[in-house]
Amino acid sequence: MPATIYDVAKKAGVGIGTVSRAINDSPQIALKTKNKIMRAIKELNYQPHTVAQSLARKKTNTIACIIPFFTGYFFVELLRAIQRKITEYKYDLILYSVDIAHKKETFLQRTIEERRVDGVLLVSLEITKDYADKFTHSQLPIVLVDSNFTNLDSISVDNIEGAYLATKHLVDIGYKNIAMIDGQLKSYPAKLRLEGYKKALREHNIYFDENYFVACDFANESDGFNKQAGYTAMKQFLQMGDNMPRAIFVSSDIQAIGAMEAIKEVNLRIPKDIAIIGFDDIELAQYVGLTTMRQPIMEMGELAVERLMNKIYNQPNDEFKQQFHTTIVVRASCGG
Amino acid sequence: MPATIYDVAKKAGVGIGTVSRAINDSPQIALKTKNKIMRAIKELNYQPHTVAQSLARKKTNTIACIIPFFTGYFFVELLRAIQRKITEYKYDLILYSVDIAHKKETFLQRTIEERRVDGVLLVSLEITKDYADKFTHSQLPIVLVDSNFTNLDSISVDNIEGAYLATKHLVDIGYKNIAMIDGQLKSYPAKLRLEGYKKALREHNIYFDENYFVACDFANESDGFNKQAGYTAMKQFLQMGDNMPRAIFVSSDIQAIGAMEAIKEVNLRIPKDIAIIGFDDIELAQYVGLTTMRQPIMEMGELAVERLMNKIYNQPNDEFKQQFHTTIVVRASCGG
DNA sequence: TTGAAAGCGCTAACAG
DNA sequence: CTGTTAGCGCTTTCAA
Repeated sequence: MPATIYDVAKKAGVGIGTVSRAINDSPQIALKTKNKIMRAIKELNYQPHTVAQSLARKKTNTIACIIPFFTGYFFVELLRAIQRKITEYKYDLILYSVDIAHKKETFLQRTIEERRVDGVLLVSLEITKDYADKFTHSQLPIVLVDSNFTNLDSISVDNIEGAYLATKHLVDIGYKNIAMIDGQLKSYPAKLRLEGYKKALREHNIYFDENYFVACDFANESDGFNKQAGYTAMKQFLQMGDNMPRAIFVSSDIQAIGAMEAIKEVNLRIPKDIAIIGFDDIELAQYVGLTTMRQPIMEMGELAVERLMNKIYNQPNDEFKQQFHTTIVVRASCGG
Repeated sequence: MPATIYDVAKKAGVGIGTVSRAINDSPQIALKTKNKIMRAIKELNYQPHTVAQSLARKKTNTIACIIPFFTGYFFVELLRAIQRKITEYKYDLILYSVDIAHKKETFLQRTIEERRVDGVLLVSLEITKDYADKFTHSQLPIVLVDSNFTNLDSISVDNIEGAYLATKHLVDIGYKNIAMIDGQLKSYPAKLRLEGYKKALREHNIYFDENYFVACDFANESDGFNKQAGYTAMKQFLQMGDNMPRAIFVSSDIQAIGAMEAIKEVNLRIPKDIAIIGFDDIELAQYVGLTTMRQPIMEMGELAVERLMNKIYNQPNDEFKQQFHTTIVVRASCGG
């Protein structure tokens, strides 16, 4: 059995309260007694029991990260950034990975009920008003990453601007018939990217043609941001024959890759026959030569942790919304 | 303030012990009282406090997973499998991601000291004798995944066999001058793969030529299983001019991809000029047409969790070693 | 500065 | 079957 605070107290000939002060660097302790206690701790190889501390302090030094496992590289990179930053704060990370939609709710519910964590990071997942309220009610700090909701702190990328720039890039190269493949429109980023796309068209006096737009609403369970969805969407365009679009802004790289496969299947060439621009800059993008919009993933992850820690320690009551900018990464898929 | 067990007891007009029995599905309780209590719980929206439960039960329902973030797809896939399985057991997962070598030790130490977790999964990371002893001493269940150590449970892939088969594949196609690019030899899988490579050579009466072998020992900090290391290693071969090997077994896909880049830089063609076979079957492999050895990642992750749970609940004292087989995935990089 | 004692919220042994 | 009570191992008043 590992030593407890009582063992240390006895060995050092002091009360447990004093031992507690010693290990918590309380100023209310004489250096001499502290040293004596430290020696006893060494000898007994004592380590405070984290769970007991959590209970007494009402603080777990743990945060939860709820994150979908669809996203591949984006997710890995973000998690890495979060993990690194959190370690600096001496916090632990409980990972809840969502692969089925309803699990999200389960996990959200659990984080607020079980009081196992001091805060939560919700990544790339939409939150309902219901849960948003629950969080504000329960006082459990939460920050959304790559997502957004009224009154909740959020770190995201300027999706409108990103989509706008992507579309504009296609325009600048000389395309007129620019289509878009989007994620499911119930996804917030998907909505915003559509907006950016429309904005770019409008600005260049290009008529928004419904036939040139497909949201991957057929992808059940998921948010449509996956390869299969992109492939299927592209098939639709391909069936338009001569009227098929010659340039496409695809709302995520992984969809774009699916679309590219569909294009290759019918022996059309990229960018010669069809130009493609993606969004995310996942690792695969460089291997398939996909021009895309890069998100500053590291920065987003780190800022998210910093904000969450700030909320945990200082309970600020302002609202924190930060948008990062995307930058275009030009590769081969658009020619130009 | 959330309701406590006392609130429930008072409201239901019973003792807290009875409430505890009710929420823990004890058989020692009358259905009638249980119903009464359940009603009170509903009304008060009571949820047991996990941390308090952990302290009283001496059980946290949490495991730690210590895993390197180098590995890309392998890691994501494995984590996904682990996460899914663990949820079935109603356990939570604390993620410790190692990006700097010394962190591994820190995390290992913490898991045994802090008593925050009921068990640990150590993935793709070597453990020292020192720590192996600490674990057996502390009674904290641990299982190694994609790693191995005397007396510790482990789930891995048959690296020798995999490397053997990869090399043999090259032989079968008709190559004689087969080189190998390995990870750092201090890495256990790296050692085994070298062994498999040598075995295949021996069996086919091919002399092991030291000039045809490079372990990525120059990759400081990491284990050499990364793109840059593969690139650098390939450069060495390329400098051999006409004596350069025409077929290479690369110990990991990510290194193989680095090597392929080096090859393309000097305008040599794969597989025409140089054939490459990798190991892992990461997602990128299919995009670059890399022939490689696939590991059954899902199965490994699930089995690891099952074994760990078994250890937590039944403290078996047998030693568990399981090796999975690799299968070859033929793509374009070897011709043939 | 320090010790004693009262929690933190729950489980589990014990007595009835 | 159920209530009472003694922990689980620590933090934090409150006096001294």
